[in-house]
Amino acid sequence: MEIRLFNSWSDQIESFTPIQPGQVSLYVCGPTVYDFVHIGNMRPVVVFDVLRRLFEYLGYQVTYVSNYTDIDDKIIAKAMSEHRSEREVAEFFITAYEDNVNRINSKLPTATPRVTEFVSEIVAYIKGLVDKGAAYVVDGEVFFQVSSIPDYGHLSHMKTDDLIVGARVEESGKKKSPLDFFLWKKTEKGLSFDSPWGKGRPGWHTECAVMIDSIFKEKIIDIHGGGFDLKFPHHDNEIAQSLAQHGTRLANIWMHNGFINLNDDKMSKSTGNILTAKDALATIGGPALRLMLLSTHYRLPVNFNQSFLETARAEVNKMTAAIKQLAVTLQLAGRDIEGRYPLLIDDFIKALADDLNTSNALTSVYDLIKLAHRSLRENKPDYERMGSYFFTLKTMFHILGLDINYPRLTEDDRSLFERYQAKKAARDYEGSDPLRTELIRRNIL
RNA sequence: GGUUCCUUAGCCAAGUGGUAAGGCAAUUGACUGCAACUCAAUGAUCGUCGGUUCAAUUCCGAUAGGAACCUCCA
Repeated sequence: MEIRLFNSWSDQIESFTPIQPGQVSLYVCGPTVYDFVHIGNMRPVVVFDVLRRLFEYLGYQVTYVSNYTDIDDKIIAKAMSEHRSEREVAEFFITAYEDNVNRINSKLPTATPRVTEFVSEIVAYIKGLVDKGAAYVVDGEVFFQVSSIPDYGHLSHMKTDDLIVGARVEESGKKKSPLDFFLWKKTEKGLSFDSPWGKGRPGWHTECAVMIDSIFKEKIIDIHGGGFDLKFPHHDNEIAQSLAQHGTRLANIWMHNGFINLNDDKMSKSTGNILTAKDALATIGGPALRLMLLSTHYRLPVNFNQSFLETARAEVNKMTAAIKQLAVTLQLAGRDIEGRYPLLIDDFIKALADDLNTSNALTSVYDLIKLAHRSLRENKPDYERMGSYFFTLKTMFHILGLDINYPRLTEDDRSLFERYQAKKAARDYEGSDPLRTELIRRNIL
C-alpha cells in the first residue's frame, strides 16, 4: 500500500518511503507543561495518533517520540508564584496532559522524553555547534548563528533579508543578528543547570533537535510533525541545527496540522476565547471531540461551534447504535464476535493513505453503517456478512481511535432479551416494556 | 512590508478539466403497540470578474471577504 503524505519541506504530496524498511520514526513537538492545555493542543495528539495507527495497521513498527518541555521561563514563573518546584509544576501538568490524551483515546507515544533528562546531551550538542563555528558564546549564553546556514528558512519560505526587515523582535545587544536564537540561556532565578558557559537552561529550539539526535539511531528521521505555527521559527531552527551538526535536514517529511478556532476566532487567553482540553472532554466527550477533529482534513483549520458539536454527537450516536445492533444480533444468533471475519476496508485505508484523508475515511464508515443496517433488516439475515460488517467497523474505529464499544452478552442478558422478544411477539406490551427498559439500561437495546 | 492558506447547499465537508461524495439538520413517505433506531425520497449554476480550453467548480490572472506565521502560541 502506497502512503502519500504532504511534505511541508517540498510543498508537495510525496510517496512515503521509510528509511528502514518496515519501520517508521516519528517525532512530534509536545507541550510546554506550565498550564492546562487547550483543545488546539489536542489536534496533533489526534492527527499523529491516527497516522501512527495507520502505519501500525499496515504492519510498520512505529517509534513515536514526543517531548515535554519541562523547563522554561513560564514554568519557572509558575513555580515561583505557587511556591512549588519546577519539577512539581511540570509533573502536575504532565499528568493532566496525559489524562487528556487518554480520554481522547490517543495512545501515548512510545517515548515521552523531558528536557531536564537530556541536559547533558544538550550541552554536548551545543558544544559541537560551537566547535563547528555555527554557534557563538557571549557572556555565559550561547547563540546559534543563522547566517552559517545558507538555506536558512527553507521550510517556511522565509528569506533572511525579509525577516530582518520585518523583524518585530527587539535586538538583543548580545546577538550578532536578530535572527540568531538561544541555544543556552543564562538564568539567574529558578531551576538551572551547570554548563561550560555557566548556570542556565537549554533554549527551546535546541531540545527537539537534540532528542531526535539522541533517541533515534539515524541522523535523519522519517517524519517530524507539529502545529503550523511551529514551522517558523521553531522547525526551521531545528533544521538549521541539524544541518550544522550533521548536514541533514532532520526529517525527510515535515507535517503540520492546522489550528482550531472557537466560534470563528482564534483561541486566545487574553480575550478569554478559550476552551481547555479537560473542559471540552468533560462536556463534549472523547469520541465526539475526536470526531470533530477528524471530520476536517488535518491541514485545514477547523472551527468549533455549537451546531458542529451537535452534529458530532449525532454521528457518534449513529456509530454506537450500528455497532451495538450488529454485536447484539450476532451474539443472539450464536456467532463469535471476537473472531475474525473478512474485511471490507480497502476504500477506508486508501483514503487514509492519501495524506490522511479522514473525511473520506469517514465516508467509508457511513457507507458501511448503511450496509450494516440493511443487512440487519433482512428477513433472512446473512450472519457471515453481518459479521464481516461488524469486524470491519470495529477495525475502522480502532484505526481512527474512536472509542466506541459494543456489549458482550452474558447468559442473563441473553435470556432477558429472549423473554423481551417473546412477550413482545405475544403483544404483551405491559410485560415487555419493563424488560425493554432494563435492556436499554444495560446498553443492549 | 515579507511568506502561506481558505471561500462548495442552513451547518460540517470531500472532490475532479467533461456538467458536484458523504454526514448533520429540515420536509415527505415506509417500518412500528408507543418510543428510539433504521430505510427511502427531496436541496448547490462550487465568492465575484476576466482569460486559456471543444469543455472549468477544478488551470491562469485580477478582485472581494476571511485566516495564519514573521512574538518560546498546537
